[in-house]
Amino acid sequence: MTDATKKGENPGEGPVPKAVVNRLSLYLREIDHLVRDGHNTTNSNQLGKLLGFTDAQVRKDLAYFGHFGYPGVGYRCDELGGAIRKILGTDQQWNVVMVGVGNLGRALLGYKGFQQRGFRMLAAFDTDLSKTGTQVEGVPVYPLDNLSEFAKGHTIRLGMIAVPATAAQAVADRLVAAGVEGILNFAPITISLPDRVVHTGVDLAIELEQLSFSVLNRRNEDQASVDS
Amino acid sequence: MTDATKKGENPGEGPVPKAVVNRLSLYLREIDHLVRDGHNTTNSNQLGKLLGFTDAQVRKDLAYFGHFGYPGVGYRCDELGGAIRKILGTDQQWNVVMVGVGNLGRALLGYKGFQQRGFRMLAAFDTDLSKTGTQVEGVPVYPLDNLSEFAKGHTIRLGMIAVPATAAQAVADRLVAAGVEGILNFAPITISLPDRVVHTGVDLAIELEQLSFSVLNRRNEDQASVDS
DNA sequence: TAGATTGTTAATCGATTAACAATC
DNA sequence: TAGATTGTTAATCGATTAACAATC
Repeated sequence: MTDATKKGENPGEGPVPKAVVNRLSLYLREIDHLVRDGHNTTNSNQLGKLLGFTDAQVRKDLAYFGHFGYPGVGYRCDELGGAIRKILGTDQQWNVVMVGVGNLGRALLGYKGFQQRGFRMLAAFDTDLSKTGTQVEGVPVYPLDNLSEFAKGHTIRLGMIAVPATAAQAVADRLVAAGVEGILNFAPITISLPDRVVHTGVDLAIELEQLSFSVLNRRNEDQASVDS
Repeated sequence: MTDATKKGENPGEGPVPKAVVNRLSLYLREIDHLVRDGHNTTNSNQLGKLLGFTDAQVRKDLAYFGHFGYPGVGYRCDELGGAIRKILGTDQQWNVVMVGVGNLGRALLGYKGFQQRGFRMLAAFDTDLSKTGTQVEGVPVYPLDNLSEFAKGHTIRLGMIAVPATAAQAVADRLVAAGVEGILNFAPITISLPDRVVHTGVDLAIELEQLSFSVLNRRNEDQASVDS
């Protein structure tokens, strides 16, 4: 670890824009690919090209968090990758619980990408008692009523919701009561939570909807494609 | 249909910002809930409150597409809902094909939300021939090599990718060759495609990663939560 | 009519890009 | 050293908000 990583936390003063943090994840993803392809260094121009951003934007984004590069050289992949992981918090393991073991819940429990990025699916919960007591993809499924008790015995900071829209708000409330600090909600409904708990909604149908709009209006908007 | 719906298409001249279109989907989702709860009308203040936006933003967003409201009254839910559906293109049915019938692919094939919003999962494709010839969630699974031929006999404008990252680019190329116009990519990799084809990436691990950052930096950023 | 809420303009705020001195 | 690329400043661009006349 060079002294680059210990320098300024957020030179730009105020809060970091959400869009910047999102791009950080994309940079990390590309860096991991570059490392796998045997690259030792990269630079703002290369990263930008890979993702469709300007080189200036890449440098500006990174500058929010410190000085990671070497003028005349670029960035060392392992170093920058490590720094970004630290910023995002994925240098540590996060325990995650899932509520809802239907179609989507099952799939998410088995999704390998979570483990690889530092997330550990610790347990799943469901109200359907025919599903509880079993394991799904190696993850134990418990009755939803056991959530609070389970939370006492484990450090679970993140939760995912994959229940029908009608049940989502109640489930969210229970997760909060259990001490979860962040929620990823796959139910197609806006949930409201205390300010101290962060949450993001992923509505798969909306993703398709946005795509259908883009297809219909493609000739107009030069830049219709965006990766998340 | 009143004359509101036939008025100006995009008074704001240039292309509609992506963020606006995304919020349009959220407005529609809330309107559908309001309708289900028996509301006949709504207004920019109510919609804004439900989603955490200002009333001005709601009106501005809608004004990109026409005059849908009634001064002193607000918006009629059925009318505005219909108008948004028309704008997004979900007043028509879209056929969708899925490539990849692993964990995630299976779950997406069974996801009820797609049907409800006007998307029809027509067929799935996989290279694993032990999976082909069967049906998953009522959707037939064919060998990937049959994709082009299948496309000739059907109108498929949208495709979803749920294969490992290493296979995603090749699959995307095949979808394009088959005439697909929009792609929703769940593989954690940036795919590159001709400009005429629109695509969006959904990286589930990145969603969690963003959440972990927000949890760690919660005290700073007042508004960490965003729904999509 | 009085009250409410729109659509729209102008003002503000924030994010992206271009340019370049500093640095390796 | 000469060449390359950073970090950062200033300029540009775009998006959000506030305010209000127009309208039902």
